Amino acid sequence: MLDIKLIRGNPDYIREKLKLRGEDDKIILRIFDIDKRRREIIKKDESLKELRNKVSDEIAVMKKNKENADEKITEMRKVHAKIKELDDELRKLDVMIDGELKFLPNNPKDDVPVGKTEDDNVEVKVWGEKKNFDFKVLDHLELGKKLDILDFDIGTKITGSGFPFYKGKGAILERALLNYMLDTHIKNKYIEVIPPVIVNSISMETAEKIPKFADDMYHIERDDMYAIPTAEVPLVNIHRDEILKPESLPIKYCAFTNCFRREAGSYGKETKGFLRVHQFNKVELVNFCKPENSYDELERMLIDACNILEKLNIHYRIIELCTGDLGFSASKCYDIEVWSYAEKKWLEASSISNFTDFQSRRGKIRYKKTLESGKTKPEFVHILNGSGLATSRLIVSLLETYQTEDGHIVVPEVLRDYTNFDLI
RNA sequence: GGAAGGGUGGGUGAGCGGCUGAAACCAACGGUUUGCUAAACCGUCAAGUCUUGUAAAGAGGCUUCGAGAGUUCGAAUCUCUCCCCUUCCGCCA
Repeated sequence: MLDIKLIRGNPDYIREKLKLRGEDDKIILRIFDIDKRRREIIKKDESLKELRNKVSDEIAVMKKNKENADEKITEMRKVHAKIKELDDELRKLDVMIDGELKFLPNNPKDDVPVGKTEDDNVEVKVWGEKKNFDFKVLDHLELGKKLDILDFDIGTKITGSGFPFYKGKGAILERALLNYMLDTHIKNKYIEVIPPVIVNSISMETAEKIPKFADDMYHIERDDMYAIPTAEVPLVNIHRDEILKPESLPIKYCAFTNCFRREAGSYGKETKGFLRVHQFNKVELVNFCKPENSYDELERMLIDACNILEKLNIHYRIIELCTGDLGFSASKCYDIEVWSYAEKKWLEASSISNFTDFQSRRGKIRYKKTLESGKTKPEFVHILNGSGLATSRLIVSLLETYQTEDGHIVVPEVLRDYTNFDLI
């Protein structure tokens, strides 16, 4: 969530940022209005409470002296009623303003390229080159079926469409990939964790996934819990309601989890095989850091993720998302896309974002900052997250990239210690 | 799932209607002492929010003792509901 004080003090600035995202800026006017009413009520309410506290103390003294305080007590009954009235009104306004804030996105950083759609995203870097195959390339479904390593029909039978099923060397390759990624991140000082994949609604709210994206989540109604769409959710919540020590920052976590997404409304769009699934595997990176370092940390995380692909020798590119394509919570975001030879297009395999203090404000995740005066004051940390990486799209690119003319897959060098075979 | 006990500041933990935003201890930070370290001693040490306001600052009010509702002039303290934790029993990987 954004800081209400920022909106109060710079409404036009926020409106500009909203327009850059292509969003309606009327929400700011509404928030501004509610906030104004809210503060008027607070003023009245608090001055009455001050009176109540004062007179209550007086009554205490009078009672101690065995004096009669009936008159004051009668008077305070009226004050009590009025306070209750104002409290109720205030609560309504609080709910209203929070309801608006929950749908207000983070501000794009000033240097984020301005644009409307993904067509306006900026290609930052292309790594490697496209291979020249002198035979007809097979897509990942054909390869998976031929080699009996992927079977979407079984997944459909067990659960439904979009639930992949890995088999034999396919399962081993997947496991190798995940282990290889985790081991690499650990070397880069990420702390590995295995978090719950079902979380409560507070965790979802802190991660700013609900209410905005509630429709895309698997929800267990009976317990009001959610299957995570990304490990970012549990990881971000590790330090909820904490004030961290400044010397502990940055704190970096990595985790492998299954991820679950309903992908509501996207049927018919890239539904083939692994291109869009309801359950997939991902190694996620989350970084808690001081605000002044967050954009440097973003670049580091980008490198950490890219390194994985380079060691795997996968042709990839980095794009920077434009203001119109930027995610709800992000102030700046890079996507890493891998090349699919069968689809003849780039596939998103990772998204690395600086969410600044957007989640930390909602989850009260702070650190003790030392001011110039030497005093300390809690300040919201910046939180970054990135996939490092999701295997679903990566496996598409990997299988296609490493296929041989006779329909086999050469295991990439760095994975062979994990797979114990070099050909599928 | 059944039974009992409990949720207080960074931690341990007292308080059980007004003198408690909260004792005491520990940790942390600053200082004195010291050749250095340690020890000892002194001091500081919750967050949020509103108003006012400064070059930085500051001043004042309000709120917060798991969450919510209630009783009361006044609630950490009494009542109700919910959530969570611990222990024991049952079931089970």
